[in-house]
Amino acid sequence: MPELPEVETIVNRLQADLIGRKIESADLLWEGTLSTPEPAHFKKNIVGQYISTVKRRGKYIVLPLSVDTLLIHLRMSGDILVRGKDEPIHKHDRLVLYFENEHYLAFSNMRKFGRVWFTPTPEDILGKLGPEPLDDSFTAKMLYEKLKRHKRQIKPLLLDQRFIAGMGNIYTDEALYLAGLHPLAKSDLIERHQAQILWRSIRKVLTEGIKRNGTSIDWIYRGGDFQNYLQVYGRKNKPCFKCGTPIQKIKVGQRGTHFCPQCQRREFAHVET
DNA sequence: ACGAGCGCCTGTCGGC
DNA sequence: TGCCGACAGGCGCTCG
Repeated sequence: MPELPEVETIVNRLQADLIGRKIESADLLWEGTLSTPEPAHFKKNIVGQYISTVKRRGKYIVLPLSVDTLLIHLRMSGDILVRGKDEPIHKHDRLVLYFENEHYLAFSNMRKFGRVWFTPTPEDILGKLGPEPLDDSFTAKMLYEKLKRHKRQIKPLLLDQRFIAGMGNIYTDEALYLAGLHPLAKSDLIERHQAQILWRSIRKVLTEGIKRNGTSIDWIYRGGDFQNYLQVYGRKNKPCFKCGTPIQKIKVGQRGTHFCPQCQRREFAHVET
């Protein structure tokens, strides 16, 4: 479930609790959690390492340890909690790291989609990701040129982590609405000025999302309130804030997709009907 | 290269 | 009330 702003919020919140912590032991409660290495190797080698920093790359939480690096991807239903050792393990906890102090880290993951990598070479995984959309190095010109290199529907392209890192279903719908682009618009037909507006829209929704500490919907609440500022996501049949036309919900690339049929016109987007 | 379909999981919600 | 399908902030795979 979490996208870039939610992961950023989690990472910022975790820093105070995790930086400098030494791992005393690890409990793998569901083996499928670990992408690599084998559980025995993991448990043996992570003990004694300490957490040097807490970072984010795309939707990955990056924990560089004294020797190796721990990568955590929350996928749809993951969360990271730090609790006191007197607090019980929860039902959906899949991996637990006990620290030298009175706390432990729990990787909660109800749907078991989330994954953890313990590796000396995190770049093997992170290196496949596209640019960070909020970095200064990510420019409107770069976006335009990248769009030209593909002939793909714009929404699935923005969701492709090799194209840009961090966009998910909510913020993509919101960015396309802000940009006035139909989710099925073909990427190579998007003009320079439209790409410029899309670039600005992507940065705007992500920045606002971070400012609001992310979006809190469904059963997981992390204190974010960007759900109160959503323009299209979750607003099926409700009036568009700009023109009053009912927001439509369709499937694009297997994902629920919300847009305003008036403000995000197919004909402007070169979409065949 | 692209897009559709499906699998992976657990839980909730709406309709009948 | 109970059942059953649809759906959920993600991503990897196969197939045509």
